[in-house]
Amino acid sequence: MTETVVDRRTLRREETRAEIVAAAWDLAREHGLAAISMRDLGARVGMRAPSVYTYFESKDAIYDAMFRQGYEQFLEWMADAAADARDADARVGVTPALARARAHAHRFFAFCTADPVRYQLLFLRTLPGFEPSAQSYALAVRALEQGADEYAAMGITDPDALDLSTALLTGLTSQQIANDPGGDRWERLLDRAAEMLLRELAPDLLTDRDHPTMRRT
Amino acid sequence: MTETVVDRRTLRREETRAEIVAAAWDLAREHGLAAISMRDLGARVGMRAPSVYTYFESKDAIYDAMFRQGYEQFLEWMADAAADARDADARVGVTPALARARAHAHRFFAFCTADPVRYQLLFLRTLPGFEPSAQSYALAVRALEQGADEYAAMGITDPDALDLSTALLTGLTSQQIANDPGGDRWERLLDRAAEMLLRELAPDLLTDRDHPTMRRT
DNA sequence: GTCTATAATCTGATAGAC
DNA sequence: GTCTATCAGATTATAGAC
Repeated sequence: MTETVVDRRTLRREETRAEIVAAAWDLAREHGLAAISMRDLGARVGMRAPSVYTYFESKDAIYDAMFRQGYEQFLEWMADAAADARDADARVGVTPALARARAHAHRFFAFCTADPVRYQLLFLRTLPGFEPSAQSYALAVRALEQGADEYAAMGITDPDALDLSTALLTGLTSQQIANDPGGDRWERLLDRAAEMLLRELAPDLLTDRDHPTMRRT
Repeated sequence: MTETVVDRRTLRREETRAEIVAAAWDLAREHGLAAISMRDLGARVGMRAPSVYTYFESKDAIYDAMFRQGYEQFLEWMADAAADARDADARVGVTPALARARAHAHRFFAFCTADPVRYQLLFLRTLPGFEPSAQSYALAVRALEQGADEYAAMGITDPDALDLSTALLTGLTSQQIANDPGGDRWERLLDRAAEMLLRELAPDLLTDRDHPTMRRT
């Protein structure tokens, strides 16, 4: 009986923690990532500032929870990219590898532009003084590994493939967010960028229609 | 006689303004762009906070002066890229266009990684609430036009050339600054990236050694 | 669990003496 | 031209009542 009570308490606590993190995202989107205050944050969830400290030991712990949640969302979101590629695969004149590369590019771009503040926290790392905990940072490493696996499954062995494509994709995203928010000036270039990348990394995947790039499905 | 006195005063004033802006850069590099305070800034130049307001009407005016100075430095720095290309041109197996594209990439990369805080202010625009004045923003526009002229001089007419290359170059730079500061993990990829870009935008410039790409020199 | 009260400190900006 | 003094807040975080 005592165990059940403890579990219910823990559950309730986790719910409130999640509520606080959600409110922190809202505030960050409204006023900027660095402009979150414990007062405002508390007010958003119907508390005063000191009560927030019952759930997070410091402001940095809240940023860390945001960082962690952001990468969890990223991992989940990118895992679905293969499905996109399957859908796009039916198009004429496009190899399975190109369809997959394009789908990947659009997936990544959509995730980033959907929430520029999240993009800033996860990929730009311009929040002064903040360093993610080892536990949260491990998620960022796993995201990178997931990208490497994706390339391996496509048959791309070039060791620079991941670094070159993250650079190009984050670059397109950054430019879109900073210089044409809400527009499509750089989004338009995604298909072309994906093709350029594939031509550089594995040109045979651009012509050979029977290459086993969908091994994972 | 009166005129001379006025000129000396104006000159002295401009010197102090420059001193304050230099101190602001120092503070930004040490504690982050958003963490500049008027008190600290004054202390750096041997003043109290209120005296700084004699030279700049607000904190935003100081950010604007930094933004402006950063783009002035950028314009000057990139104008010298043609000289780099001339030096690199002697290399075997490289067309003048490729030498030029590579030199441009390295120039841009060096400018950005030399001062990540400046890069953040000029290209990332993540300083919450800050908008450059029309006068300062005009410099940013001119920088972009200078890039467009560079491509035109190389004979590249593709209208997406500039957007695609700024995306790739800022991407490589961002990744280097955020994920491997002081290292060369993305710097190593610059030559390859420049070649990939040129192959996409004007493949003939990669093979035709007699193309008039050095028209400007 | 949440509160009030408060410590201790920081912030941008202004008034007015010298 | 620079200062002191100060306004009118803001900030993170803690102590202790309820």
